[in-house]
Amino acid sequence: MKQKIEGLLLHAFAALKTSGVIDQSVVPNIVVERTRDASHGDFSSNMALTLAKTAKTNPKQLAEKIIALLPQDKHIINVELAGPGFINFFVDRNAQYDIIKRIHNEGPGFGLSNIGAGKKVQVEFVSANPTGPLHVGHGRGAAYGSVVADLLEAVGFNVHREYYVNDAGRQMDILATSIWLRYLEVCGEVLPFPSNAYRGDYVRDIAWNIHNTAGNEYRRPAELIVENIPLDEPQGGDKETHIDAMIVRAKTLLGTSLYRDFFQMGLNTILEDIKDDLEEFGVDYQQWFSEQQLMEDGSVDIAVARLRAGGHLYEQDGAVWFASSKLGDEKDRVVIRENGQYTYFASDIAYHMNKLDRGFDQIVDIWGADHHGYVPRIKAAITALGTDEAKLKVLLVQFAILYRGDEKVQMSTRSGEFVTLRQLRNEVGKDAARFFYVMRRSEQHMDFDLKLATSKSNENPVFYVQYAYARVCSVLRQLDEKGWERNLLSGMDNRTRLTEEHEVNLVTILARYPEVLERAALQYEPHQLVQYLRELATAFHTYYNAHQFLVDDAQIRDARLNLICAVKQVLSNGLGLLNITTPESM
RNA sequence: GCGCUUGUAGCUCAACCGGAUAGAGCACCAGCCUUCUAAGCUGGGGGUCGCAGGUUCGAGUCCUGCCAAGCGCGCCA
Repeated sequence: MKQKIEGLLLHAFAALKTSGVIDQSVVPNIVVERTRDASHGDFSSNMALTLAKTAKTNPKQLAEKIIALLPQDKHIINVELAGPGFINFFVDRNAQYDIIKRIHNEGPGFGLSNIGAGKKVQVEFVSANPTGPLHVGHGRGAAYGSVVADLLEAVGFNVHREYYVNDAGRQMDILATSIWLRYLEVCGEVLPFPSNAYRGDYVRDIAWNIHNTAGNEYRRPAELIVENIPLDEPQGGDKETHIDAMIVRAKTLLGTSLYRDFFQMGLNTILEDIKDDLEEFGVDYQQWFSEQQLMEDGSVDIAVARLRAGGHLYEQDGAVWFASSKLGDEKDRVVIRENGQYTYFASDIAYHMNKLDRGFDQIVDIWGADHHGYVPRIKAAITALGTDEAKLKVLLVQFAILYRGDEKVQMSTRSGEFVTLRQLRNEVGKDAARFFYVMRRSEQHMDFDLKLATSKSNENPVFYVQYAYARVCSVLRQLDEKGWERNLLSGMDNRTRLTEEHEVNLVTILARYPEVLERAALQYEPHQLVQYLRELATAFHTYYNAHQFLVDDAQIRDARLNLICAVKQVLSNGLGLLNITTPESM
């Protein structure tokens, strides 16, 4: 309907041009919106207001001319000029009821579209370091990313979901060393645990497992380990140099091969845990991309060589710098350190080069908001690699600030004091967790009150939407119990008898669903879908309380059943996209 | 100090490329269960859209300045 009206306006616009009211060079900018107020009709356009200036007339006069030039359409029963120059369209109510039929025919496919035209989009999200279990901060990125991906797929994009595994680098060495030190404690060695090491219980668990299978094979005496190691911070030293020395000590005492065992055990155990966790959270990936792989197959070398060939690199103070400040970054960045090692940034350039080489039409990176300062340098790298940086869209997700009632929950991966995503899921369930996470705009700081989310009360909005679905199911069960049959065809034939205000309202809300999906997807805003589902549920609950569905008049009854089944279908489609269950009874 | 993000009802948040009277939920007050599940519904109070300018037919939305909060500003990842 919206497109139809846009077409009519476009027609009028062309006529305005030929009659000379508007200059030939003016580009049409036709905007048709659904009205907020029913007295403004069903659709509205501000075309006359926006064009008044270029047409050098006042908006009202222009609007009159446009209305006069509009072609007839059997579904448009009235066109009005209103306010400062709005053109309001009133649509034939009977035509609107067709949506009920359409929803029934299209079923789970209702709302899907092909705006994406099969374009390849890569969505990378979560990508947390495999140095510990996912915490509730990662949960928001996981929920948000997976829904963004699903929405894009729903509107016709070819979506590739990916997790970048940072399985190389210093953090992993700290993990491996942490595990080894815990293992030595299990063996009975007495030695201090570095303040900068990973302290979580999961580190101990991995150490225990290694000891169970390998016994004392990796045991080394404590004296050798602490010998000549620079002091840790609590003893007045520097925690970074201390932990780095411990890593080197672990490597020398164990040798490359045995050290590797700890590294791999840590990585494998934690990565498996993350994979299980995400799967149980309803988050799927097409690919887990390894940073190590990138280092080993020479991709980083190639990426750096390409930057060098493009004249984007220079040497200074013994390091190799990328001149990113010429491409919008605030300063230049090191890609190869003085010690000859690549920086994390270098492998990230290689990773993005790899993404570009795989031929995606659009790349979407979803990061925690604390990484926002990283955006300009990655964009600069993409430009330097010869690609339009608009190909990369970086979406930032603000951290959820955790509360228990009024008390703020402090979190730190290193100290091991954090609430894991798994704990959250166990406490509130997958559905509530997902719903909460995507309920807000992603850039919005979010307060996540564990007390509130864990209380299974009606304050939890997910129940409200699910309950609407369950109620429809309940009505259908009642229908059976009364021994009545639902006559689908009769219901369709009588759909125009749904003249109650609540019914008309519900029909227009249902008709909006495809538009909501499209906008939510193209703007990467899942919360729009959530808002919509809440609105639909409200309209349904209101209707439910105002009118009886299972009435004696079979024609009305069937028409109403068809309407609420359409509601059920749209709730199912929408909740399905959010990967939230639709219980038939609650 | 510089940069990014945010600032809307007591609290948590919406508001479609700038559109018509800024909307929900929670909390609060008053009502609705012999009728399809009361995890529901109806009504009510509650707002200088952080502050001050500007742009225009029109600004919560765009621009400038200021205030406040969060984050970032490594040869860490």
